[in-house]
Amino acid sequence: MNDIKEKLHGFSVNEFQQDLINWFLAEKRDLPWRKDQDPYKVWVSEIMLQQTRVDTVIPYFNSFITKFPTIEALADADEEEVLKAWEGLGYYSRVRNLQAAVREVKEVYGGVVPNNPEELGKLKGVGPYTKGAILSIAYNIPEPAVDGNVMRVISRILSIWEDIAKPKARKLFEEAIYELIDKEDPSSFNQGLMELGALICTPTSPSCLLCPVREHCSAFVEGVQAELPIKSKKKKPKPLQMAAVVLYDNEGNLYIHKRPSTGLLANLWEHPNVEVTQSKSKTYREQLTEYLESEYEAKVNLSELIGTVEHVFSHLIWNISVYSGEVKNKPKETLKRITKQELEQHAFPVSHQKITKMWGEH
DNA sequence: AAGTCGGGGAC
DNA sequence: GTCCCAGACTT
Repeated sequence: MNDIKEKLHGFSVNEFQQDLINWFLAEKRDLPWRKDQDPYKVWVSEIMLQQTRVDTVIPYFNSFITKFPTIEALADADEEEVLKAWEGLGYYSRVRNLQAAVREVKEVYGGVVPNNPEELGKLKGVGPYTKGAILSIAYNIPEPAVDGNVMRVISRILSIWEDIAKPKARKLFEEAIYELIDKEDPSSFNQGLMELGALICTPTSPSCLLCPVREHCSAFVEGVQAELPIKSKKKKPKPLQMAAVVLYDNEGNLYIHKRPSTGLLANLWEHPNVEVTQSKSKTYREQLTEYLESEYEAKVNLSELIGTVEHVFSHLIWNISVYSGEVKNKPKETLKRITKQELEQHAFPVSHQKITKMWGEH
């Protein structure tokens, strides 16, 4: 039985708001995106924080804002430079969508981030959570910002046993937040819920004895805080066998490839590589040689195996056999010739940074 | 509703 | 090894 208003009978909304907000104002972490309420900086931080921990984001946020301090600066930047600033953060479509949205704000909204749900929610990469976060934190508008923290905290506070992994669960929690949110300080309320989830109401072994709202917490009263939230497991990533080569010529140049503009690691650079299959008559090394010839018209003598790289994604695992090789001719233009120094101007996925490092050390 | 899309830290 | 993180988009 998950009728929110039913659960709120006897629940002191005002006291809950004050206990949460007072705790947040006293204990909140000093984070770089909390220095002001600039909607652009709030926006950038919220995109970076999607599925990414605070400690990981901090250095990226600081350097990103230094490089692109304003909407104008980000709108006018080259995508290559923007991707480089995101290198290693993952989910790279986040920053490509962010730049597209920032360009729209510059052109359509005169450089002012919209302060209403309708226009804000239409921007690329701004979903239900980010929309609510920007409205509440930058503009102090009482809209829910339901992320993983909020679903965990509220599931315990109100004893909600819905599976939070299901898409429809978020709407239930938004409904709850509309009832609970402080209209005077929605910014501190929303951030307080997330801060509580990050510092106190953690996934495993929550620190209930330190919790500022434990007397409002249904799960604590019932002693089931460790059972909540309910979250179904996702399936395991699928392994994929790859072969890659660090390709060079006799003048010290390297040859790299730009990935397609859609899909996995879109628009990032990589060492030439191909998926290979086992138990055929051909070795990985032979399959890679034939691929380089057919795809890039590159005549290459590959080295023996330098080593292997394993890289785990959310939904797949790359097992990469790494080779090096000297090109004997001029390959197709789809391979870009660069010097070793120019490597650092290109954004590579971490898996291919591992390959570069392995080659440098072998 | 389920799959795609990164990477790293905590346990 | 496992889980999960200040989620959004596509199909």
